[in-house]
Amino acid sequence: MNASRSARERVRAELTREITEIARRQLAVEGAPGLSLRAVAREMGMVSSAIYRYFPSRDDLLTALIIDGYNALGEAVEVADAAGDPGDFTGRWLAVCRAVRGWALAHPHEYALLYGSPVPGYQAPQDTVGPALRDTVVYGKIIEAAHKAGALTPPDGFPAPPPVLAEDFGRLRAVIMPGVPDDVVARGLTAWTGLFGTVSFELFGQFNNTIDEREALFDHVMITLGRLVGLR
Amino acid sequence: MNASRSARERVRAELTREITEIARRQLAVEGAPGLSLRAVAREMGMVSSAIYRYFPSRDDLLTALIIDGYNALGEAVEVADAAGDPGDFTGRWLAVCRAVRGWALAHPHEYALLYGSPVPGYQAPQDTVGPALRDTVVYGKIIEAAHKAGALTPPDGFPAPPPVLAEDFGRLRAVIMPGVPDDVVARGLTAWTGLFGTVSFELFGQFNNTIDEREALFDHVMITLGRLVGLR
DNA sequence: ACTCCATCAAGAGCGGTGCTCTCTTATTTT
DNA sequence: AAAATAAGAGAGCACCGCTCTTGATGGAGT
Repeated sequence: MNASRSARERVRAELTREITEIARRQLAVEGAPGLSLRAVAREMGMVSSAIYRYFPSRDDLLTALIIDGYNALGEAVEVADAAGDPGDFTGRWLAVCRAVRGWALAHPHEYALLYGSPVPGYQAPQDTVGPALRDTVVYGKIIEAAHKAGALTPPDGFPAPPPVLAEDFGRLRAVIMPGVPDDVVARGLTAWTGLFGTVSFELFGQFNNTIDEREALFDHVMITLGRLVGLR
Repeated sequence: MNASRSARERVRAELTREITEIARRQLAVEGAPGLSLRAVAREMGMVSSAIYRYFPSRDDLLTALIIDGYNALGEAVEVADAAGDPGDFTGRWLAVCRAVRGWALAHPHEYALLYGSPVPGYQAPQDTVGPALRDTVVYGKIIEAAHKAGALTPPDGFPAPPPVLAEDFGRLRAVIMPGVPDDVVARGLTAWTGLFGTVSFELFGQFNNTIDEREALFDHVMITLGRLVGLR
């Protein structure tokens, strides 16, 4: 009965997988606003109402794609980080940055879904939280390892974060980079937001008519931000 | 004939203004995806097809809102910059940052329209370029003035930008901050993208479940980025 | 003063969307 | 074998952007 039960469930799982796959392909081509349940159904040879047996609403399908996206980006970052010398923290930081940018350029609509404007009515369910942190965890490990190795030599003359942030930083530290002092957490956060700010600027068109040498600029900005954290 | 011609044109201009105003209000409530020509027409007591006499397509209406948005943000930044002591460059930088964040928090959907995911099929027409740079011009003037006043003391130990960026920086310098060396342009760009990266992270939900003290974090990151440029 | 014509509102309509409801068929459970 | 559950099909609702045609209206040139 376990086998028979899983027989039907296997079909269901397979169809669910197929729906998300088609949806992901449509997302890549048309972007999130152009993703249509009816088009997915058409491509599957189903009638549109049948899709609702698998995803109660378009938002639920989007959620699946968002989770997939976070995992894909996270994996790309993990792979890039694992490829280099574990002791070369600056190299690892740069590799992570380039992995984020590379993945974003290769999957612009998915990146926009993850880090662009939120869909107005949409509330991200709890299942997205874990995958959403996957890349950040990699980053945190690098900073943590560099700090523990005494490899961080942050520049002088920068102010310490205000005490009111201690609680937020404590929570962040616990999840991402245990044992790292507030000062480093603050600089790390600055660099991390700078990374995504730069990628978003490029991808969302803010560099149009302005910056041509985008890879060179990106690398330079990332090196600068890494230096700010103490990587050299 | 000039008067009579403008009589009709005045009605047209007034209706156009009214359409954009209603559209802007709907945008503020529903967000860009929820902006509907038919809803605007309904609210105006017109039939939907009549709107097309004024805006050939939904994208053209969006363009008008985008231009309005850039101008509104630009003006907010200009006002904030003009309010303080012109010689207090650090204060002006902080004021500009806070103006951007404040405007974004007050007009989240408009900010998302300007700095969030681009609408897939949409190509920004040339008329948006000028307004889009309005805030950046204010920022450039601050950096330029600070540099000319010898008030920039950037921290040591940061790498110089690669020569390949000289052309991009030259173009940027000409428009935004004449007379400022490449090194400062590079750091300035880093800070500028960091500003919007931080605002976008907050507004687009990346700080959810993570950062509570958002204003304090924002100020600290902006001070850090300003320090990177040489403001202290 | 009177045509003439450009402008504009209105209406119908096309093909698309998300989503719901009902009906029938197929499969699993009892 | 019967009952219960799940899934697909189809029709339909209310919306969307956009197009086309039709009729009214008001300014322009004679």
